[in-house]
Amino acid sequence: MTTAEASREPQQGRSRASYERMLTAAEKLMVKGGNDDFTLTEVAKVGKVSIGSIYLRFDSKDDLIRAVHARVLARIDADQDRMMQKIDEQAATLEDFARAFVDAYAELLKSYSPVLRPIMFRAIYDESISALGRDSAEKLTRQAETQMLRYASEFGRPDHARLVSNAFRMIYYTLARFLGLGSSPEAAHQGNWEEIKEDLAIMCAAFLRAPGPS
Amino acid sequence: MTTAEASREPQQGRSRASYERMLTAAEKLMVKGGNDDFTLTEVAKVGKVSIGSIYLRFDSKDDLIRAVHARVLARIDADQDRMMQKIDEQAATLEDFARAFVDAYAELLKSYSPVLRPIMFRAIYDESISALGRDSAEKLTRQAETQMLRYASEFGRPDHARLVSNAFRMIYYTLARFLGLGSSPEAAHQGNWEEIKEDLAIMCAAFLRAPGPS
Amino acid sequence: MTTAEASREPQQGRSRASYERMLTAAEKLMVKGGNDDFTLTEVAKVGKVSIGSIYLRFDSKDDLIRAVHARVLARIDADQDRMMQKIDEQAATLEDFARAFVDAYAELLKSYSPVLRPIMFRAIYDESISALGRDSAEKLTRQAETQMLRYASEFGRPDHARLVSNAFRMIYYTLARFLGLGSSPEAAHQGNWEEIKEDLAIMCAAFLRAPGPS
Amino acid sequence: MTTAEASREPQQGRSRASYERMLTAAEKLMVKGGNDDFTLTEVAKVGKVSIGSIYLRFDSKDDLIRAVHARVLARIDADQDRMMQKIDEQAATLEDFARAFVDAYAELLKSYSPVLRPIMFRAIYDESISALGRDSAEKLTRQAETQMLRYASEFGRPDHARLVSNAFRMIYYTLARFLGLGSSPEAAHQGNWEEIKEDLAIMCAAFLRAPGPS
DNA sequence: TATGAATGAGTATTCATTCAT
DNA sequence: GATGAATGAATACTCATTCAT
Repeated sequence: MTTAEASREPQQGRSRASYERMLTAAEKLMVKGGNDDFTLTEVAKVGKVSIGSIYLRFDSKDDLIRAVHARVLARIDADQDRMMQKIDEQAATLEDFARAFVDAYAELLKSYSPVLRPIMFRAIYDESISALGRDSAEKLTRQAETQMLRYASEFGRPDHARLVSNAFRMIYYTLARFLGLGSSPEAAHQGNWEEIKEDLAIMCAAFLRAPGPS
Repeated sequence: MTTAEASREPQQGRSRASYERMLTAAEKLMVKGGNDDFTLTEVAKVGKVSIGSIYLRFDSKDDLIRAVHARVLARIDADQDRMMQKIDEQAATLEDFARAFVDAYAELLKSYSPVLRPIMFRAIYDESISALGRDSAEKLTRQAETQMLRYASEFGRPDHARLVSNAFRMIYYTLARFLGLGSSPEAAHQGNWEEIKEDLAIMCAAFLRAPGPS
Repeated sequence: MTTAEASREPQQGRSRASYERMLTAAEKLMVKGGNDDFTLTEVAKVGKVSIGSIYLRFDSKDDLIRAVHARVLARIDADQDRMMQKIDEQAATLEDFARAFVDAYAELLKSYSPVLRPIMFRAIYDESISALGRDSAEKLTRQAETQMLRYASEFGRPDHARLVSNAFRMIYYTLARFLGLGSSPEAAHQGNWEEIKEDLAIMCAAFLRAPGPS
Repeated sequence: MTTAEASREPQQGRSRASYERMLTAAEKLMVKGGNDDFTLTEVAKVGKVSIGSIYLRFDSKDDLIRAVHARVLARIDADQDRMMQKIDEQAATLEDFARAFVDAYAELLKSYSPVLRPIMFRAIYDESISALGRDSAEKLTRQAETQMLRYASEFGRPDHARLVSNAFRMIYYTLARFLGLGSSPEAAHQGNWEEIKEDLAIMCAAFLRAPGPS
């Protein structure tokens, strides 16, 4: 649905199939190169589509890119929902929740990091993309908030919305940055990955529990 | 010194002056455009240097960009040193230190954010740049570590190096991300800036104090 | 009939109607843009016809354009007939006739100038179009000749056909050019329009009366 | 000088030479095709210049075209001056002058018609071109006026400026149109060329002499 | 007949890099 | 050393035409 905003998305049949091939080809090329610097000729070749067909669905290369982004973010969104549901059933204490949440979210981000990198790359200067990312993050913040509030009595400070929002931000930014730096994040950072996750969980609980500056 | 790695840096006289003008012009254009999309023709014009001269010093446009990055990071490095020295003299408690450190570092990053954005932008896919950034961060981590270790007795867990390193990482990544998102971060995020800084300080102290998972 | 030359013109029913819509849509677009730079996709949309249908009737875009031209010229032709008939009833002297003819023809051309401009535009390099235009002009010449010959006794030189033909040419070319130059001829030349008409009438009579070079 | 308006015209040496080759190549291609539909790749090949070089001198293909136009019109202008001077020395009577002027101007236009056709083609919708053409015509009108005024005592009507201006217009438009119609004007109209010139001269004198409508 | 999705050749423009002076 | 004119490969986008349904 969000995908449709920037494109003329055919609903069925052959058209639909070639439309999918375009998006998939573009996504593949984005992952491969780590950025948006693919050419439409490449998309045409990889997706077995003609250049004209691409322009039949998208007004510009930028539109195509945005559609890929939207599709990926929709996928992530769905995964986030599933993730939160699963955590909901498990967590017992604030510490448990923090650990479960950080771990699940970290792995989710990691699994998406190859696609996410070129997206975040562009988000830096394309407001419409960063807005999408923000929406996604905000939704997750609200979901996390709902669950964290079950432990609200243990929070050290009054403004719960702010606490949850900033806790989430620190987790998200740290993980994103960790995964996003360098071109082969796995190789470079693998060693500390488990430690970072553990420490983020500890940080999260400790931060929420921390009393304000006296 | 790091600058010299990717260039033939003249040590004195007229050559030196035009070399400086190249770097300054390129930096100015990077800040202006928020990315690397300037042309060498522009650099030549702004820096009052011939294109040929640029290629006399640098093997490619990429080399020039890397040199600019290195020069900026060197400047930040020096500022970081000054910053750490000043904090050293003030801080009394762990909480004091955390607050002072986060605030000073946040403002330092913010003041450099216009130059830092295009650098971080490129660091996403240019390993040699992200390595430079890592060096700078690691040095700061060591400096912070030295100082934080004065409060080591209050730490909640044994592996102090890891604690300090990850605390710093969370602070740096969160701030960097906060400043880097969108094209006019000030306008977009100004509202939460003071809150973020405060919460990062609280988080930092709480994290260092937090006992490990029992 | 001339229209049929370049097309497969259906004679009746639904086909006929969509055929008309094509021509009308194309003409509308030609007038709107002042040239032939419309796309067949636009014609299809405006005329509520499929692109395939267009190619069912015309071999190429050029054929469609030529058919539009022919249809317009046919319309002009009919108007010319009506015009000449009306003049026939009024004119008393050669001067009267010249004035009446120039004025009527000038206004006729002016009223058609929006459609005529793109046609003349193309006639410059498309021989088949300029031929059509010539046919139309020649027919009018013959009509004018028939009427002018009533004043033949007042002509200054013997070759009446040549006289009439060239008088008409000067009138037609001057008016056409006057209307065709610039993109908003009305605005640009309005001021002299009445003067030009008056002078053309004077010129016409004077030219026909003029004795040959002695 | 007018050429320089739309271009960066080098003043000497090799640059100047390749600049000339660009203009000459473009002009050649314009004459060949009868319009502006040449490609820059063709210009590069014919003019033995790189595409980049073209963009070093001109901001766009349109600028190149305008420069060609300006150069041609400058050439015509010079020829017009020479032509008027020659006529000045010869003409004795109004009829003599008219004949001499029409003949000389007709031949001048005819000799330039291959280049003029694509220029007039574009003048239809490019105001900046039609303005150039108007300037050229107006200058000629003034020159003709100066000379015709020697016969002013023979004019049939008072507003001499208008008389001369409209006489010139009729001559110019008729000749231009005569030469401009069709793609091979020589072949098509050769037969009537001498007659048209003769009749235009007769028309001119007769028109200037004609008394106003009584 | 009628449709309109698919095709892909064709073109203006940019810009890092080279090299003759 | 220094210059900056010249190069040309590379790329987004258009649109007449085709053809499977």
